[in-house]
Amino acid sequence: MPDTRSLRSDARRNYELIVAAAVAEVARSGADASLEKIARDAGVGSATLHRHFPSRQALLEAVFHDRVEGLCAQARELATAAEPARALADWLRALAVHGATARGLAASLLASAREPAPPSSSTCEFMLRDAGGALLRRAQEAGTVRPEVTMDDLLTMVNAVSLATEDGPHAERLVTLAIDGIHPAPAR
Amino acid sequence: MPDTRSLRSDARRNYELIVAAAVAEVARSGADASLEKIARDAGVGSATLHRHFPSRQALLEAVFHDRVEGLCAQARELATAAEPARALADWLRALAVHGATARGLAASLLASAREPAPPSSSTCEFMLRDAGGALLRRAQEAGTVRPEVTMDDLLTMVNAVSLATEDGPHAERLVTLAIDGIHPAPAR
DNA sequence: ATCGAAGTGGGGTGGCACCCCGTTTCGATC
DNA sequence: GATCGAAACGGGGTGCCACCCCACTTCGAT
Repeated sequence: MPDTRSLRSDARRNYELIVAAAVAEVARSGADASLEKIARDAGVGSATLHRHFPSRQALLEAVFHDRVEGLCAQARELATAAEPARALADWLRALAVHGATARGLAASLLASAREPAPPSSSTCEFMLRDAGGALLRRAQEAGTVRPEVTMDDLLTMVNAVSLATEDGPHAERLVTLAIDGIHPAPAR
Repeated sequence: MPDTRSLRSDARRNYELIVAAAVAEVARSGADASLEKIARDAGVGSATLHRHFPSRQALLEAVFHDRVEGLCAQARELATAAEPARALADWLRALAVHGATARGLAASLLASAREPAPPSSSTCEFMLRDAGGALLRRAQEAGTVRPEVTMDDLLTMVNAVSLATEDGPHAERLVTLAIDGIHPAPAR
């Protein structure tokens, strides 16, 4: 987000038209939607789209910005819940459902996770890592999550599941499975 | 595999040239390698490639055929191991490493898993489901794996992890995590 | 040696990402 | 409210791709 307020009025208008068109198109066709079509729908030239968003990733970040903020807010609420491990699990499930539901969110997060060091460090991925990290730390301090588990592990796992399922209920089931493991009873 | 022996000699020769080129190219660029380039490398026209392999998926199936057979063989060996749950876990880890290592294998398996009902039912995916299914059943009968876990769960999970990591050690770590869950000690 | 069927591949079509650069529009200034 | 440089625009070009058509070549049974 290169601070929309510093843009000229026409530029800002186009920026918003593009994001709106991208939201619609990504919802329909997923993360690999055609950028040309998004530009066409927004009523701007493709060059304008590419000027505002130098990479597909940059556009997706704008598209998913609200959803990611929602998840971060949810994490902040859960940070004071009674059972830290359950709070973490609930949040991971919510993340999985968003990732599987919002076509392309998971793919987008994974892609940015694999980048070496994205110059603009305000990416969605970091916001989520921080938000979830707090939940994880609390659960580990309470002794209900093993200490060697990292936020990276969990984010990758959840995004992997979302990516593979693209369907809410399945994603939730698999995340629950991964959290509890495949062995019987004693868990918890 | 439409039974290579029923083809005319030149057709069979081309079929094999294409698969050889595809193996090399997929190893270099992953599952979304350029089909045009594969055809060029194989020294055939692109139409020939498309005639032999009507979809990208069909070509990938031929490319990964050997690897999948190897995994099935390994499953058959493990089917008599002493600790069924450990045998299953070992096999899943092996699958994850292959999926993460052989660029595109995981993506390919997941794609075929999501197809509604692929007409030719001899796909890699079914072979793996059967091979792993035996290991899972044995572990469940021994009571060391919960009965509601399905082979579908495990295959999706492992492929998801492979897809998300594309790197052997990470994939193995995450599969182990998913098998044992995130909670401390009592597991096993 | 013949000949029909099986197989081939050059070239066409339409779509895509990404970029160049002549033109338009904005808005700070007076 | 007219001026003008900088900012933004977008049509059109390039090169890549998947996929298909169809005139031509090759195989192999007879």
